[in-house]
Amino acid sequence: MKNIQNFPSCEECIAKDHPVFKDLTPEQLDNVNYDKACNIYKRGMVVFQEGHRINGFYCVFSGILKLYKTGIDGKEQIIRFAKDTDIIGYRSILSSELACTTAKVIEDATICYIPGDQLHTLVTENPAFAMKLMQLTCKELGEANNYITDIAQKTVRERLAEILLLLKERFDLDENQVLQISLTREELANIVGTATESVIRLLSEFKQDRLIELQGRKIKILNIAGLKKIASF
Amino acid sequence: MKNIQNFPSCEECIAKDHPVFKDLTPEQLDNVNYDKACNIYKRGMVVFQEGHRINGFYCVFSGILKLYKTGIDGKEQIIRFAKDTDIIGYRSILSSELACTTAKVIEDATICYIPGDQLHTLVTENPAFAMKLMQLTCKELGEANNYITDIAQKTVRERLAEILLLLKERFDLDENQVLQISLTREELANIVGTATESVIRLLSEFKQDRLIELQGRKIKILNIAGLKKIASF
DNA sequence: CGCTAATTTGAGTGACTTCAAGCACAGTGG
DNA sequence: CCACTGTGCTTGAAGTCACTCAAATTAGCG
Repeated sequence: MKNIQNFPSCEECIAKDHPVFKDLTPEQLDNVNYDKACNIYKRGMVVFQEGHRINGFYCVFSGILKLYKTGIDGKEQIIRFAKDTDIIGYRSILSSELACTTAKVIEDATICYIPGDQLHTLVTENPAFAMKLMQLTCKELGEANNYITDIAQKTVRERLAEILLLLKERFDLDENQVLQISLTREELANIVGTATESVIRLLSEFKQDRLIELQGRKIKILNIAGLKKIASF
Repeated sequence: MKNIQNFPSCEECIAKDHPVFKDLTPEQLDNVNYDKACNIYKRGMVVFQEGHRINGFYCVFSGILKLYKTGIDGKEQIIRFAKDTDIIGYRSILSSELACTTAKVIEDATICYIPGDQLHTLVTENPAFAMKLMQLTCKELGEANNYITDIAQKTVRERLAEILLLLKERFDLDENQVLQISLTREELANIVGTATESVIRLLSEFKQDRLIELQGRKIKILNIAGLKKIASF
């Protein structure tokens, strides 16, 4: 075993019904487990950077990352988030391109690195795995296409309401209906594709309309139906 | 042979260095060739519709289609185009979801339909094919992510210039520098994500600035560097 | 050390500007 | 003749700028 520290074993991820790895044979899983290198990343750390070469992919064990592209004059556009059992960076290895996004930690994370040739081997040797991976890519592609349509046709107000609902789906609410992901106003703006000030103004409108409650970065969702209506979802 | 008419054989597509089919064994290709059903589609015809179930995928032999999603109040958002050797609809079979876009012909097309189980068989039996298909999906995903960033951050003017350049890459220019795809102003607007009037105004601005020339739907590209500058490409 | 002081960072507000959408209408050409 | 193109005008949504305030970090110093 390479990782002598108490780093996670792949079995722990499988136990969570891992979307792509659960189809591996015990032997294949062993190989991955042996080859992988785990690391702890603190908030703000960059796992990989847009435009750089990456030779493997990453499997998130815990924590949350944002994946973003840097547009003109350095403005971030957040493409998606990754949390436990998500894999990131696999796109670049498959198409042997440079990373097209930057992955930055927004909640302290434990992440395993798996060399790229493992991925190639698995795709060739395990059709079920290949299928799952392909389905994952297709799902992401479908979501991306949806978002293109939204961003092109909906107003900032509609999009912000929609993003709040999507974040709720992906990160859930706690027992007090508080969104279980903490983002700055600027980060919210970088998802929605707008200015920070606009997000601030719209959030307080939503608050006034009793759709949400705000205390710092905690967002409490009060009226899901109301948000859905605004998002025309 | 099922198709008694003079419909294209798969070999003709292979001859064009088909992006995913070229990795098939002769036997596999034979199977596809036998199972496929070809059809001629006229401009305006719909190959498949958003929200409908499709049980196979389509391989474009000739012609051009637009793939679009229908947003709120029926406004089209064109996601991509398909031309010869492109395959469409494969996403829905892989993830066994309903079609998430509508495919409509904009230039008379010959299109082959291949049943979905063929795709499953090929992915499982031919790792090289699986790999190619995955790379194709990844490429599309990368482009989608780029477009999200653009549409979220760039002005309509910048995006229109960029789209003209992208169309030039994809459909080439003829000997007179005329773009080899003919779109209505509305269709252009539905790619860029703006109003038809805005496209009209901006196109005539571009014309005034000697970047392009217009004669009906024919767009002649005069100054590529200039367009690149506007698109901040 | 511990306790301010100083600096940074993020949230929030108001005034102003501008881009682009929407509407109405006039050509025009296949 | 109808769908498409083109133009002028108006309005509104959202971006930008300039600033305040609060909280959180870091530095400074007795």
